[in-house]
Formats: sequence, structure tokens, C-alpha cells
Amino acid sequence: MAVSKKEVGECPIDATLSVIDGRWKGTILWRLADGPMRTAELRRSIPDITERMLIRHLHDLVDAGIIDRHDAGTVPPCVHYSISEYGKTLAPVLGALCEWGRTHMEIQKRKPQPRARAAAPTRPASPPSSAGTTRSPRRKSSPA
Amino acid sequence: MAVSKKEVGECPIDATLSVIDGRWKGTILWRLADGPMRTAELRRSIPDITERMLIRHLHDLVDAGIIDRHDAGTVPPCVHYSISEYGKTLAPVLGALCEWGRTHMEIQKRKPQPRARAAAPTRPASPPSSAGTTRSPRRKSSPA
DNA sequence: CGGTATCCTGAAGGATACTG
DNA sequence: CAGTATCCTTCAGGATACCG
Repeated sequence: MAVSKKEVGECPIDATLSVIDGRWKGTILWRLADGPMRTAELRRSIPDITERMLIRHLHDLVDAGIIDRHDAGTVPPCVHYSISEYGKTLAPVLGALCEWGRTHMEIQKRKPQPRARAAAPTRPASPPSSAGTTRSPRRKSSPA
Repeated sequence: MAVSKKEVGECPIDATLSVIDGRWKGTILWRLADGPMRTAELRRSIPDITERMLIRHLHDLVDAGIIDRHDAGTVPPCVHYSISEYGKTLAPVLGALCEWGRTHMEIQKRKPQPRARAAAPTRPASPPSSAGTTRSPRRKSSPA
């Protein structure tokens, strides 16, 4: 984590970043923004994530109060995660983050040229409603 | 960096995060929001940062086009850094980040570490909306 | 299915010395 | 003063195996 919580002192920006910072937190929040999802569903929608990382970040967010964990408590475990009421206060933040990302994604990925602006066609970057519509949920097993 | 640029695929949130993520980027942007500052000035305003980290993140931001570097080119080096025009498009993002941070700072800080804190001096968190207007932070630098 | 417990690696971050 | 070059430490993240 780039901005550890314990070191966050004065800067409010870092304070917020420390909460949503993490390799997958942004993505998780992004997917969850569409509505509650269960663990496997989430995992399948994020091909490159591992069980450990999913649970880890999920737990972090739950711990921060950003998302809620709904456990059915049945024999075949069925857990749903959703943005909590508190987490919804992050909406403006995530919205701004998402908006800027949509607009400047290509620019940032191509070449940091402070010359391009207003060149991004309005593209729906909303999290897909159906998590199952993603491609093969086969985790890539890269050999050493 | 939690979210490396190379790995950012679809999530716009991560795309934005990859740009402002870094131990000190948030703080640097926050300070710079008040207006241009020179290197030493910046470093003095951020006690815990090292030369290397300052320059490193500064360069990252310059490279991303977020901030501009103004080199006087004099014998005793005099370099100023400031939010670039392009970087100003981040204002809504930084504003939201800052706003949420100011509001939920204490809450977030007591989650992981239930440490009693009586004194919480509210920092003059200047909104990055006006980069170059406000210029009166409690800095202790003495511009020679 | 959902979640843990280990072990390992890499890269971000930090300390220091040096240069123009 | 601004910036660079090394070296070192830390720890977030990833791979696997296993449990309830």
C-alpha cells in the first residue's frame, strides 16, 4: 500500500487514498458499485485476482466500513458483498476517479503528453451489470 | 505503487489511481494546490520526505503531465513546480478526495488503531479548485 | 463455496553519498 | 539548490495447499 494508514498525518488526500488504495480495491469498488455480488461472482469478474487478494481487500474494505458483508450462513457458504451506507459517501470520490479515468485513460497509457484534451469519446465505463458475462474465469497460471 | 500503469486494464478508477498513487503524490499535489513551490520549499513543507522520494514523485507527476517544472537555469538552481493545465483537470478528483478525507479522517484513523486523540487541529485543506489563488499556508520556509 | 495459513518475490520506498 | 547513483529494507501482492 502506497499510503499506509498509520503514517497518514495531515493530508486529507492521503487519508482517503489510504482507504481505497490497493491493487484491487478500485476494481472491487467499481464492480460493487453496480450492486451486491457474491464472492465467487466477484472473483470470476476479475480474472487476474487471486482468492487471497480478493478476500484480503474485501476484508479491508469491510473493516473500513466501506462495504458490508452478508453471510447467509448456510451449509454451502453464500456470501454477498455490497457498498455500505457509509461507503456510499465515497460515491463522489469514486465518481470523480472514474470520470477522470474514463477521459484520460488512453492519454495516460499512451504517452504522458500534456497536449491532448477533449479527445475522449464518451464511453460507458460503468461496471458490467452481469458478472457472468465476462470471459473465461480461468485464472492465469504463469509458470516460473 | 499499488496500481501499476501497465496492469491497468479496464477499470477507470484504477487508471486514475495509478496516476496519483504513491506514498507522497497526494501530499505533493495537495501542497502544490496552493500554488507553485520550489523544490527545497516543498521538501521543507513535508518533513518526512527524502530528497530522493520528492524528486522521484515530482518527476513521475511531471512525466504524467500533471505538474509543470519551471527551471530558471541559473547557477544556483532555482526550480519551481506547479500544477499544469492538464493537471488541473484532476481538480474534481483531488477535491473529492480531499473533501472526503477531511470529513472522515478521524473515523478512518480509529478503525485500525483505536487510539484516543483529543486534539485534532483541522488543517486548512485548500481545495485544488483554485491552483494559484490561495497562497498562505502555515509554511515555515524563508524564500531568500 | 468461502476463507485461512504459509511461503516467496518484487517493487516501492527509504538512507546516504556524491555531483553539477 | 536541484538532482542522481547505490544499496538496503519493508511489505503488499501473488502462488498454493488446506480447512469448515
